[in-house]
Amino acid sequence: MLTKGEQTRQEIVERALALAGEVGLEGLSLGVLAAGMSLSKSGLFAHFRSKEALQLEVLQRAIDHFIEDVIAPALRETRGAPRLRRLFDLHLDWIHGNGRRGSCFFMALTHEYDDRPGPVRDLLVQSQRDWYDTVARVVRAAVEEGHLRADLDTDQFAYEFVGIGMVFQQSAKLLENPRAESRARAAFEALLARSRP
Amino acid sequence: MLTKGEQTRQEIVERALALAGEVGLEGLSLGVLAAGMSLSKSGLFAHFRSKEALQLEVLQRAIDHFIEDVIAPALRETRGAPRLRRLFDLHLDWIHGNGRRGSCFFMALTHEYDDRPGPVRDLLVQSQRDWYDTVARVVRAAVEEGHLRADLDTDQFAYEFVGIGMVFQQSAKLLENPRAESRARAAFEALLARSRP
DNA sequence: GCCACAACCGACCGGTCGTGCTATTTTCCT
DNA sequence: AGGAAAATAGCACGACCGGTCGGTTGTGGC
Repeated sequence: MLTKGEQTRQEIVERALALAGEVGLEGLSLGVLAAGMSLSKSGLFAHFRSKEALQLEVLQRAIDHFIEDVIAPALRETRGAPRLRRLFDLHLDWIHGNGRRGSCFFMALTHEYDDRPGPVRDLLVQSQRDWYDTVARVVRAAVEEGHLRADLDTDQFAYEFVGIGMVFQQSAKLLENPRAESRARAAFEALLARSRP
Repeated sequence: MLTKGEQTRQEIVERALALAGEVGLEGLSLGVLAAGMSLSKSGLFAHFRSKEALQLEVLQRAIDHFIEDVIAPALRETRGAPRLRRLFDLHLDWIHGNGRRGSCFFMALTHEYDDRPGPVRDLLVQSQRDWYDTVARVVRAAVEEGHLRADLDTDQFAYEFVGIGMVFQQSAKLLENPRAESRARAAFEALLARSRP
């Protein structure tokens, strides 16, 4: 069974994840976090021996959510082009739908930690590399299924795939461009078109 | 002539711009900034009546630099495809070369302010829309010169152009991928190829 | 029912933050 | 040279930061 403390701990991480979506991982404040729940700052702090430990758990939680909401459902789709399409759709959903306010966690952290070394950055880097690799692997499967060109550079495909997601986010969230999504889909279709046999 | 105070003010903004590249506009600290120069915190503060005023000036300065380093030199290139290529090259230089540490200022701010309303965000949004428009305008000129398809969706081109820059940044700066630049160029060449008559 | 321990509280630490207020120095114009 | 104006320093403020510590409360196993 779930012990009381463990349950509280989970709630803290979940709440911290939501808060970090608005202020970043570095901007997380133990005091604000504790006040948001009904907890004293020290009571909350006791669950993690440092702020960094909390940050790491929050990031890991975000990774878990991403796998659960984006990667896992895509992998249940038919291997090949359909799975690749589904991965792109879920990717867009994640970016745009994720909590309404605050954007894709990982892109925000990219700029928060690209010049801030440490364990948090290390975990972030690993997770992003895994993401590029996952996309490339799905693309490779589509090649093997004959849906895409045999000589396709799958890493290049993944690179451009990720880029479309990024510009979609800025265009949709910051610039509030109503055509952001249709442009992202058009870009993806063009990428697919030139990758076909 | 430049009055003493005005000169100091300029130096403050310039130094603040460098600092903000590492910690963001919100993370700017007047104390740290004043200590970095030889100035008291209050002496520095007196130049701007609020932190937000300083942030706005810093952002405007970044915009000026971007225009000076990227847009203006590109506009001196031959109209059409050459100018477009030059704009892309300068864009990559800006992202990668900009001070080594800290990445493209505007992308970092995108995530810092996409859920933080206020004058700083407003200025940022306007500058980014101007950037998309500038790219689209250069593309349109290339169409008129006959270098690109007459029925090309120039805004779509600009959208994908910006996206390539974004993934280049993450790939190069955060993930330290040595192939980041060649992948960005390959993506741009593919975009050009499918836009030609 | 008792005890050990996990969970939590509240006060507090040294430090930094942005921002006022009042002197004092420096610069500039006549 | 002198006096007005601009520039800067000194200082204090209230708020908040991450983190510590000793003590209190609640829970689970026996």
